[in-house]
Amino acid sequence: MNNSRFPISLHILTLLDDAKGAVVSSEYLAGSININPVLVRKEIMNLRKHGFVDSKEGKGGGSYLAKNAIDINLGEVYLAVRNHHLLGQSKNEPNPKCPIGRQINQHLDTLYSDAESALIKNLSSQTLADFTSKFQ
Amino acid sequence: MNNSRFPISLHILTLLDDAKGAVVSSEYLAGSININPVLVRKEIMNLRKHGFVDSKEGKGGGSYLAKNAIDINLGEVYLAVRNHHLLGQSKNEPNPKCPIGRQINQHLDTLYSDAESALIKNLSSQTLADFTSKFQ
DNA sequence: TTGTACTGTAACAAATAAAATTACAGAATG
DNA sequence: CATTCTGTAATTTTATTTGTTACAGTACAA
Repeated sequence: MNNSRFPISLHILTLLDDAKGAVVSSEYLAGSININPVLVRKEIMNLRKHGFVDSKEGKGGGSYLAKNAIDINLGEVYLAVRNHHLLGQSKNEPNPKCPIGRQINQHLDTLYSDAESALIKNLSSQTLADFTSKFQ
Repeated sequence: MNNSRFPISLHILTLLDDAKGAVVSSEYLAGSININPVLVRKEIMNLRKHGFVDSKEGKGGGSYLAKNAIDINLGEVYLAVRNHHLLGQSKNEPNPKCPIGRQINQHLDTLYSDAESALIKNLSSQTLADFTSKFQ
């Protein structure tokens, strides 16, 4: 159920912030996170698509933050990586002949978006810079 | 990543509330949710462990709410079924030789518990009775 | 007291999803 | 033009989730 894209992306962003603008290779990032470099590059592709990072190809290439860490909040990062419903969703369609089953998905949807809004609001109160400053 | 225990449990509780105290079989519940009865029984085992439902074995048996729907809030239900970290956790240990990797898990943990508290607070504002009342 | 309809639970199989690996084209550098 | 990177696809491996089968035990009711 659960994938680890959020912690991976945040780990990447933290390392890039720590690099203070220097270009960092996917191999180095993968080494700190302890995952495969190709997976890092896939996450970076997504982070780039959302404007958080930029990359430089070729020899001496790598990635770097595309905006100031103070202008990236963790709610945006969450939104950039989320793919599932936060509280899980059965892929099976409930029975449409059952009066409860027929309606439950729509009610779960509103429940989920309310709950997710509360989560995002909380995450948004913290910037990448706030997060990175905790490391010494 | 993502499992569907929360929607399944909430679906079960909704059906039981709707049954107004009558005993409901796992087969009936499974039919509405459109999943396997054994999976329903496993979820019920957990709901029973947390005091939300009770079951009656043998012929004519099944499950029923153990407390009033007004006394069950959705935050408690979430807590009863949660098993992973909300925002995902890489099972791989980050590199302990990296100053960021070495510390990131502890910082993610506090980030997660704050965010999860916000989510639970939101969910707790709604009772099972509130949720069920949306169905007509 | 026996058949029937349930739950409880374990063991296993199948399906799905996530992650790792391999491979290689293309870009930038010296 | 060799080297060191990224970008990306294809494939394999591994892990997780879900479904299935099986059967003992419990309660009811004829």
